[in-house]
Amino acid sequence: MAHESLTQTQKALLGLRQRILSGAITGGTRLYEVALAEELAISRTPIRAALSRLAEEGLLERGSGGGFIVRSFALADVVDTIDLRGVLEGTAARYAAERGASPENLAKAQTILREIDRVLADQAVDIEAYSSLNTAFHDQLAAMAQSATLQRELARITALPFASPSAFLEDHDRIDALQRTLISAQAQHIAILEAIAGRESGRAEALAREHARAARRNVEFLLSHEGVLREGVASLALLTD
Amino acid sequence: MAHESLTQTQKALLGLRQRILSGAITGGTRLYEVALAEELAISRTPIRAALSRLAEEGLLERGSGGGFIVRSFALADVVDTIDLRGVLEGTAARYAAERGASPENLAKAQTILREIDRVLADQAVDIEAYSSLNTAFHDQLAAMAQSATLQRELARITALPFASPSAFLEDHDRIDALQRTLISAQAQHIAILEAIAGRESGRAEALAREHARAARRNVEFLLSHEGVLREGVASLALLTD
DNA sequence: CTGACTGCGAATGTATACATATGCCCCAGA
DNA sequence: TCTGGGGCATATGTATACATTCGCAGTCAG
Repeated sequence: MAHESLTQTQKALLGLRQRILSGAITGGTRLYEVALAEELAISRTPIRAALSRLAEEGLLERGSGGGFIVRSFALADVVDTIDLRGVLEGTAARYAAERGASPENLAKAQTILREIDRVLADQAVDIEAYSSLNTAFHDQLAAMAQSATLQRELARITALPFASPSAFLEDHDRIDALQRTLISAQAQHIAILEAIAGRESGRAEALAREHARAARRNVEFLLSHEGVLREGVASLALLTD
Repeated sequence: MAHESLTQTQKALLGLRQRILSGAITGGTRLYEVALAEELAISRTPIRAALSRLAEEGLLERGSGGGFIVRSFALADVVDTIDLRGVLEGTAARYAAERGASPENLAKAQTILREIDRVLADQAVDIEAYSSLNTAFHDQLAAMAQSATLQRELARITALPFASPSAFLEDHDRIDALQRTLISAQAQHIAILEAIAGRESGRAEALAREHARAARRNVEFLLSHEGVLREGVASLALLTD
C-alpha cells in the first residue's frame, strides 16, 4: 500500500464524494455496491461504509428497498438551504446575545474581524485569506451560541458545499464587484458582533438572517447567467436543473 | 424469533434503539461490535449497519478513532433541541404564509384541528387520539412550508424522542392539568393556521415558535420533580443528569 | 390474447476468516 | 526508579463466500 495510510473506507469516501460533488455522478442515480467496488477496485465492505457516511452527510439518501440514491438539488433546494443557514445563524446570534458571550470569545471574534478588515484594505483582495477568515467568524458565531445542538445542526447544513458561508467566493470573475460585496458582508459582521456585545438579541438575529441573503443573491446571480458563469463553478456541479 | 421476517439488521436496529432509549445503555458508553454481536446473537456485519443508521438518527456519534459512542443528552440539550424545533416550525409557518398554502392543504389542516376539538370536548380526553392528531397537524405544517430542505431537517430533529411535538403527553399523572395544557395548545394551533391563511407571516412564525415553549415547560416541569415524576417517563430515560 | 407461475439473475444481506492498527503492560537496561 | 521497546490483547478494517430476496421475463394454460 506504499506510503498512503488511508484506509480503503477513506479512499472510497473521498472517491465517491468527489464524483458526486463534481457532477460525475448526477442526482437521482442509484448506486450499486458491486459496480462501485469494481470501479474503485475496493471490496464491497468499505464501499458500504462509505455510502453510509455519505448518507449521514446528506449527499445520499436511502432508497425504499435498500440501496442508495444520489440526492438531487434543484435551485429551490439550494436557496432554501442557504436561507435555513440564515435562520440557524440568526438563532445562534440571538442565543449569543441572550446568554452573553464571554470576553474571550468576543475578543476572538473581534480579532478575526480586524484581520478581515486588513485583507479587504488591499487593492487585490486575497480571496483565499478572506474565505478562511470568514469561515472562522461563522464558526466562532456558532460557538458563542453555547448550544451544542445548534452548533451540530449548523455544521450539518454547512457541510453541503453550496451552503457553506464561504461558498462561491472563488467563482467570481469580476473582482471589483466581489470586493464591494465583501465590504458589505464585513459591515454586517461588525454589526452582528456589536449587537451580540450589546445584548441586542432581536437585532442580532435579524442581522445574521439577512447576512445569509448575500450568499443567496450570489447563487441566484450565478445561475441566472446559465452557461456563461455556471461552467466551472465547482460547488454548483451537483445541481440538477 | 420464529416467523419474524425482519432482517438481522432490522433486529439489531430495534434492539439497540430500544436499549438506548430505555436507558439500558447510558450516554457516553462506547459500543463494541463484538460485544453487541454476542449479546444480540447477530454477526458483526448487521451490527455495524445498525450502528451506522443510529448515527444518522442522532442517537450515536462516531468516536475519533473509529467506533461509536452513545450520545448523552443533558437537560440543556433537551431544552435547546425543543427550542430549535420551535425555530424550525416557526420558519415553516412563515414559509407557508409567505408562499401561500393550497386550499387543499388548508382544508386538511382545518379538518385535523376540528377533530382535535372533538377529542378535547370529551370529559376523559383520549390522549392517544390527541397525540396522533397533534403529530398529524405538525406534519401538515411542515408540508405546507413547501420546502423539502426544511421538512427534512424538521424530521431529523423530531426523530429524537424528547423533541417530538407529542412527547411527554402520555406521562402526565394529573389529567385535568394536562387537559388545560392541551386546550391552550389547540388555541395556538388555530391561531397559527389563521395566520397562515391570512398570509400574516410574522405572526405565524412568532406563534409557532411560542407553541414549542409549551413542550419546553412540560419537560422542565417533569424534571423539576426529580424522582417523583421522572421515573417511568420513557422519553427521559436517556438523559444523563 | 391474457394471466399467472416459475425460474433465473442481479441486487443487497449475512457470516466469518483474516489483516491491521493501537494501546497497554511488562520487562529489561540505564 | 525511570524509560524505552517489544509483544500481546483487543479493537476495527477488509475481503469474500454464501444466503436471501425480489423483480422480470418467458412460457404455458385457460
